[in-house]
Amino acid sequence: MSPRTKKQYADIREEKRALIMQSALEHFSLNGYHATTISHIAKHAGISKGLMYNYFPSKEELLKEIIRKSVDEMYQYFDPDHDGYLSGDEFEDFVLRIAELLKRKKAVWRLFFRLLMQEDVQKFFTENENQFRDLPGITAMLSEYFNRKKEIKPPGYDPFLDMNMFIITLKGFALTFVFSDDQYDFRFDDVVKKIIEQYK
Amino acid sequence: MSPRTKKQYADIREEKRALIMQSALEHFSLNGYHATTISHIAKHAGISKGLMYNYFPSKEELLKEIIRKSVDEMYQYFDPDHDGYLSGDEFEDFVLRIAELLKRKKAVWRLFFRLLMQEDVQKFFTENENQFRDLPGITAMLSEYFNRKKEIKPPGYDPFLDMNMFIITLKGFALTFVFSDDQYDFRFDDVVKKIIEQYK
Amino acid sequence: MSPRTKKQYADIREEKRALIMQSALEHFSLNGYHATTISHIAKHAGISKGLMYNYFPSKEELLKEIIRKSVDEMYQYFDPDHDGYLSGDEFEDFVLRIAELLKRKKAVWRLFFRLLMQEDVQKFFTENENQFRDLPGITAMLSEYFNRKKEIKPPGYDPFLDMNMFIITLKGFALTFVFSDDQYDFRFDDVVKKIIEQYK
Amino acid sequence: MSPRTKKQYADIREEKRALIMQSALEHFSLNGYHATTISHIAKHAGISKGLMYNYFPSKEELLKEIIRKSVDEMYQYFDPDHDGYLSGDEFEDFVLRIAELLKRKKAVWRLFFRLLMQEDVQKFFTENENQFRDLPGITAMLSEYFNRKKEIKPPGYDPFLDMNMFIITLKGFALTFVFSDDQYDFRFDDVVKKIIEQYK
DNA sequence: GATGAATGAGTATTCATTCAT
DNA sequence: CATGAATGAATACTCATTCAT
Repeated sequence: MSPRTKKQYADIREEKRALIMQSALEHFSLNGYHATTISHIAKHAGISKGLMYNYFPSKEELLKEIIRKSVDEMYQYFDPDHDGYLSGDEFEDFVLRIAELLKRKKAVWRLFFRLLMQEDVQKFFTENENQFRDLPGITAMLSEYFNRKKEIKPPGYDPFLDMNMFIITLKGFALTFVFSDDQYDFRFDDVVKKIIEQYK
Repeated sequence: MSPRTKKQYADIREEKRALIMQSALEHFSLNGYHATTISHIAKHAGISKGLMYNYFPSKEELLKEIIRKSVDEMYQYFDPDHDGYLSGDEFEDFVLRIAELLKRKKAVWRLFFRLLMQEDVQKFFTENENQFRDLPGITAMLSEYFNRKKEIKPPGYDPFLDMNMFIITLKGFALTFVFSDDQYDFRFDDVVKKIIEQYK
Repeated sequence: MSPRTKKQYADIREEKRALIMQSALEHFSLNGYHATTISHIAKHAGISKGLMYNYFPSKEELLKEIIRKSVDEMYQYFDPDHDGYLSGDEFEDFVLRIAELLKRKKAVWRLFFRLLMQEDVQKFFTENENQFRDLPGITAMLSEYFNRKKEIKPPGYDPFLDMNMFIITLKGFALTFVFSDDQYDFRFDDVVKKIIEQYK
Repeated sequence: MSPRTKKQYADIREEKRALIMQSALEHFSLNGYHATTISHIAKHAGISKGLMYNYFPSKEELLKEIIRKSVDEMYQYFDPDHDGYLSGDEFEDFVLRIAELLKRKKAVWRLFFRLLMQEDVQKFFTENENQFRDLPGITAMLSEYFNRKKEIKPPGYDPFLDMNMFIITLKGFALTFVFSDDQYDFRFDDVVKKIIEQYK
């Protein structure tokens, strides 16, 4: 009965924000951004439409928030110790971690692929580069890793080409898995093992 | 004074149909199905909204027609002699042909990638599986090719896994190239050569 | 091969006019004025939309023409010898003729009832009284008939009231029959006999 | 400051629903279902088009609701004590009640006649026969009444025919009165007396 | 903070009518 | 005379957003 403290209010707000974003993410992922209505999100989150606008200024901003948060989360996986260095064992771990992530957040990644492919979103990314931490760090890390392999590979080994092949394969793997039917036997783990074996 | 002949009318219809479909393809691919309005398509095609409906009964049917046509066109490239058989040399040719196609029609493929990733389009595909010829012919052809390789590979060779890896790599290659910046040096030909070398 | 004479052209025109009106009447009666499209009428009449407008300046005018023609035809039945006089035997004939007409042109009458009830149409009739010959002649004829009956009826007979009852009954009969289901056994002839018996 | 209570919201909804239905009834009846636009209804009701759809899912469903409500209301008058039985005195009362109703709500009945004659509405009735309680209760009541008269009538009396004549006459009476000019001396009460006298 | 009624700009679709051929 | 492609105004319906309470 006593009035809530500032902190309690802030916690409640944060909780509700997360609830709305969770609800929205599910709808966006399942039915797409356009086909999802604010009404659906609100009803699913158990709040009124009006309240939604108390937390997010617009549907578009809600989407951006979700992207921001998801991107941030993903970054945790790519280079968890933030030292920008990939040892041989860490490489295997790197691939396994991505595979794990794909599996656990398939719907989110699917949404991501879709969003990232839309021209508007691509423009948005180039225009707001600073808003979303980007991947040059990752590229540098990989580049360095493949260059180091030169020492243990036969002459004529082309590190840049090998890295490109690796990235291409990883992308193709992600794309294929993320849009694959759940029924279809993808032999996920075998493919992952093969990729590691090929590019370690 | 006299009315147009049947052929003249047919020609007009065919031409305009193609015009509308081209305009629609670009918009759908760029902005997605939902975000594209009939008005935009019509204006871009230089016709009235009403006329659109003289040629296509609905926005949805227009989309289906585009998919049908595009899928048909692609089929021409995958197995041009329609014998469903891929010899060793033909495999190399198969990859080269796809690479060549990607290069020559980069913009179209980019559009098509975008289109195929749209949730609405994917729903169409799952819901109307039978309406659009699926790719089993291609899959069967590749499957047979990789199975044949078993004879010349060491024991333990896994044809199905190898085929999956090939398809994944090809998809990743296409995706990466199609959305790559034109300035960026992709070393296209080296990658193609590498893929052939790896899966021949 | 010789050029058609003026008369031949006129005949062709007249024939085509009738064909269009027939086609339109069927559609209007079956599906209503609004739900009927010019395209349907034209296709059903085996001509092009454009040609329709060569014969009738608008859809509305086409409707009016149909009404005009139908009204004219009906008048032929009400007072065929145009002498404005109704003898006792002629009264029976009058009712029978109307009954016959209802039966033969049920759909047309139904259309009529519908049209006549719409406020716009009612306005149209009041505004264009002169365009459509109206019914005062009929009313006068009936009025005179019922007045004559006074001589053979007991004192206290109210000719005006009797006429009103007759008209009311006839209207109710027409209304009921015209909107009756074809399956429903209406005992049409018995009712007609009863009406004649009651008001002769 | 605080949001409206559930009851307040419910009251608003009920009131506005009634307002929209009233507005729609007038327009549908006057101009027909097709010719009436949602815009007209909304403007006449003093609300926005969008709000209409907050209360009724479609134009068609709005029409159905109106029919349902109107039919229900009429039922109150036909057999107010709901015992389904019509004694001789009650028959007179039955006719008088209908006459009274016609007089008091002439405009509403006119609207309703127009509405019921619309093809679309009739289609609804045939297609949704079960959705709208039909009048069998009334018909059965009358049927029973006229059958009972057989005992006090001369041999050869045809109760079914007599009932038909009664219904026809009543319909014709209602139709004529409802669309009659207010200036015209209809001798309403004399006609009612005559009908009672004739079918009692 | 919370509600949901209310708005209005937008969207697919229809169809009478025009017009070049 | 005849055709049907083309137009554009109208119409039902949707939905993000606002706002009184």
